[in-house]
Amino acid sequence: MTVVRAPSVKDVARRAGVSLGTVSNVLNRPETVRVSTRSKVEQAIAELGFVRSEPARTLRAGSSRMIAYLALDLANPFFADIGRGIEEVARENQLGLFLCSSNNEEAREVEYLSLIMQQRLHGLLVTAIDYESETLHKLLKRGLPVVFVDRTPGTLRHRCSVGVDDIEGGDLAVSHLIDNGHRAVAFVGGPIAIPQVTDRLAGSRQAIETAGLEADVLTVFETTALNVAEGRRAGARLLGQPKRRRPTAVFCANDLLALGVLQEMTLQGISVPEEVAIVGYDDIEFAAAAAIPLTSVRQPRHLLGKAAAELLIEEALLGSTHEHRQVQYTPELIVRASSRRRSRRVS
Amino acid sequence: MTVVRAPSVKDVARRAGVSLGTVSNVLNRPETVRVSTRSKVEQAIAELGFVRSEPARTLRAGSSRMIAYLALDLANPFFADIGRGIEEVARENQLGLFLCSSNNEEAREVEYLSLIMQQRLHGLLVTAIDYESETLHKLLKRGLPVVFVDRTPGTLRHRCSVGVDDIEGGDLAVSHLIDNGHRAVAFVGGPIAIPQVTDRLAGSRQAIETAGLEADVLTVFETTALNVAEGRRAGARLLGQPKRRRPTAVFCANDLLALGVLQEMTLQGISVPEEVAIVGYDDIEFAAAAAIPLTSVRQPRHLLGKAAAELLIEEALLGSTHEHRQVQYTPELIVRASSRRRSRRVS
DNA sequence: AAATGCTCGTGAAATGTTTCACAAGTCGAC
DNA sequence: GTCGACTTGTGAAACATTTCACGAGCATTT
Repeated sequence: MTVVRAPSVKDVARRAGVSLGTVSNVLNRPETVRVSTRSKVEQAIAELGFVRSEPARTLRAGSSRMIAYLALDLANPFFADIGRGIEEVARENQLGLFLCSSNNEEAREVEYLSLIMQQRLHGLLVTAIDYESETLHKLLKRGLPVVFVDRTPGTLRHRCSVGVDDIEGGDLAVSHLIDNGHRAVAFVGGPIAIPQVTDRLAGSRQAIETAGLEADVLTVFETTALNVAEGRRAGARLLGQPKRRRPTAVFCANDLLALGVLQEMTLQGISVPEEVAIVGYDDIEFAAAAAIPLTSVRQPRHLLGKAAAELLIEEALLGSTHEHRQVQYTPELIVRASSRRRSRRVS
Repeated sequence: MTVVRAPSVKDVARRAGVSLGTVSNVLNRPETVRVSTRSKVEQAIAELGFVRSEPARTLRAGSSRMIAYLALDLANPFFADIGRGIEEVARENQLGLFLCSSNNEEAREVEYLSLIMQQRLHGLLVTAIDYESETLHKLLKRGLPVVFVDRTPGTLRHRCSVGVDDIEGGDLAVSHLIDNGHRAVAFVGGPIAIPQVTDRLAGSRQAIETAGLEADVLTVFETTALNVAEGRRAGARLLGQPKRRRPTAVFCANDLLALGVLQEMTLQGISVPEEVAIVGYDDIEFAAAAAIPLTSVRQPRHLLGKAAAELLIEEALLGSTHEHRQVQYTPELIVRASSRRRSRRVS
């Protein structure tokens, strides 16, 4: 298996007995070249197995036909689903999609951003950790079309973004628990500094206030990350509480945490939802698939991805006439067994 | 925010008052240029915010510093984890990683392969659907370094690949069930044509034979895909069996199926593992996190990714002197609650 | 038969980088 | 003060593509 230099337009031109410009015309404006010439060229292309060099096209054009989605963690199905939505739209628009995962590490995020800059990509969709990084701002200054996904950074609030109303989501979850008679609710999530966590917590408090209850109905258990292991730890901490102060319901800032809590409860022989009700957030596929199906706040993930990609394409095409827009979706509560009603109450 | 043309080496050279070649030297062979000149250039680079154009470098070099991983479905944590392993090695070797998901669609796979060819990538890691596609063979003929991940195609058996011994995995799972006294075992998986499914089924049969049991101990329930929904359907079909013929244990070809089966059992009030024991495959994070933690055959996913990437890099660096290798790992059975022992038996 | 207008095709220029043969400058040795 | 050796910097060429002004050839009109 010898390495063959990839044939170029020049090779095709020579073989077809035409000029190099004509080959380019066949490729880009086939209607401007006579049928007989065109087929000669097409045959030469087929015979040589010619494939256009994307780097050369990009160099010439100044920017590539690729966009990137830089996510926090592609192993989290939430982001993977957003990625699918993006991919769909990118495909429809003949754009390649470059998926990157920063794995929640700032260093990796910066590395990817600088890779994206080097690649002269056409646009960027990003859920970032650090919205103030020099690299990100350099990209923006260069005029790269950017759409922020799921997190809207304070100082860049005017730029294009898509998100879900997390305050509303938190409100939905906790209102549901209150309606079901719970008067001691735990909020599990963190780090609190993450905007989503802040908002979901704010929504929870709003629900309690609206119901005319005291603020101390809600106890906050902060975690260091939003994954299953942290959920398990939070569950253990929760069970460590003196029985009379132990919450009868838990609202988790995402489903991974909720699954962790659920697992810890099952392990410790606490029955769900009888002794402790659980509500998650994101409604990932595994939430419904849990043996005790999880009540969760569903985000239109796929739609989120599609909307973000469409926004990006609009920005990339319209250029300077483009007006930045913030698209906000409303979450939906999916009630399942993990928070089944325990007592009635006139609402 | 105006769009600024990205500065080039030429701009840097002008600003620093040196020739263009010198800038290139600073970038690529800093030790060959006098310190005073070097710092002038470095200052100019910083002032202009110069970023190398990767397309131009690629054009010049003939191939890019990027490799691709084309997976079957990145939303499946199994592949996402492999991706992480690959990413780690790629990063260590200063290579960019281009993640693609064919979503189990042949058309998408072909599209991505042709995108990869156009991009003049440095190498390809792939878990493909169609190993006989023209596009794939064109890539191979061009001499592109390729490593097959998790599935080794028949006709390309001599090429580099990494995988896990799926026959052994199937054997492990079913031997465990037999040891636990089960004498009516269901195999859930499909399409049977998928090599992994074939192998895991073969392993199951091997276990039964080794135990000296009749082949009809095993009933096969073929599915059309390896996801949760199909698992649920298989679970329902299973429960539709006349009671005396109903299997007391289920071995699923992957964890998604197993979670689906588990969910259907819980829904129908069948207790796991008392009435039906379940064993999955892959040991994804959600297997352990299920409310009834799932027994599963663990594959060293992360390691698989790392090994594949290392193989690819070796192939890319050594070129023609490289000898193709097939790396095979051994799976491990992780026993959890879903298959807890029901009766004893001297083994 | 000259002029006009059209259809097709041409070839040079430009994109940003790297490499490489070579030139210019410096220094020491004879 | 000339030669060689070494250090440092130069600039042209090459990579594959696209674009664009232009020219050749031909048919139609005057």
